[in-house]
Amino acid sequence: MEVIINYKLNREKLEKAAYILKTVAHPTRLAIVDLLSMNARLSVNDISETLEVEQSLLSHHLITMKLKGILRSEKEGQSVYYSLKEKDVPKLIECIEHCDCNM
Amino acid sequence: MEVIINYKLNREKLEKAAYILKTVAHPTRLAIVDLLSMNARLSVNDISETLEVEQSLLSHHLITMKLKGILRSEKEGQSVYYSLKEKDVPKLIECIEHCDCNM
DNA sequence: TGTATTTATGAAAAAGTGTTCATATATTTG
DNA sequence: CAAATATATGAACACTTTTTCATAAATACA
Repeated sequence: MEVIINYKLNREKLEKAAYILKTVAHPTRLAIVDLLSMNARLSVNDISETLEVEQSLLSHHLITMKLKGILRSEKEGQSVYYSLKEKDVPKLIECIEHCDCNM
Repeated sequence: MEVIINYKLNREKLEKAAYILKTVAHPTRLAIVDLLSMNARLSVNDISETLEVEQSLLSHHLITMKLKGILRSEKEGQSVYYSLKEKDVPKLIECIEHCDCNM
């Protein structure tokens, strides 16, 4: 007996989605998204102090997120300001806040 | 000059969110969510054939997802049927489909 | 009972990620 | 120019995740 199975997403879309989700699926990186969803732009230093994350580590995270298209950055004097490029990303957090998974 | 910075999520919430996102942030696991969002329940074999994923690997994925509270399973005869436990999870895919990130 | 089918398990190998540290680069200021 | 400040970079390491493979366990069926 054969079962008819429905699905909507092709391999390519799934890979793109997983790629973006992976980029965000980390407490610090989620915190960055959260922070930037409420503050239009912040310097590396602002973020580092607020989240209490060491400068170099934070820089690595920010650059990864920029590379993957989630953030943008603009240099101004000594500082570099990061902001959310992808507005839909904070919605992920909202989606998940309702979930009731095992932890 | 001090900047006032707003944020909404505490460490605990961020960690929970990252945990759930990580569980889903994989092409095969996203495909499983997609599939089960359109088909109330499917056996391991159904999923394995549809996604063309080797049985043992799929089993590992399914068990992980169940363990983390995203799927449930029920045994019937030789088969084990999996279904979505966490209804909000497919929304993540939708959120992301609108994104225009770099790939 | 023996065989086929379906799913789970566990160990090992392979691949990927996160973190740290030392240092480089760029900019501002005295 | 020298010193201070802000950010980036790259290599090395530790750690986690993913995949593979061989095999076990449970059920169904001849």
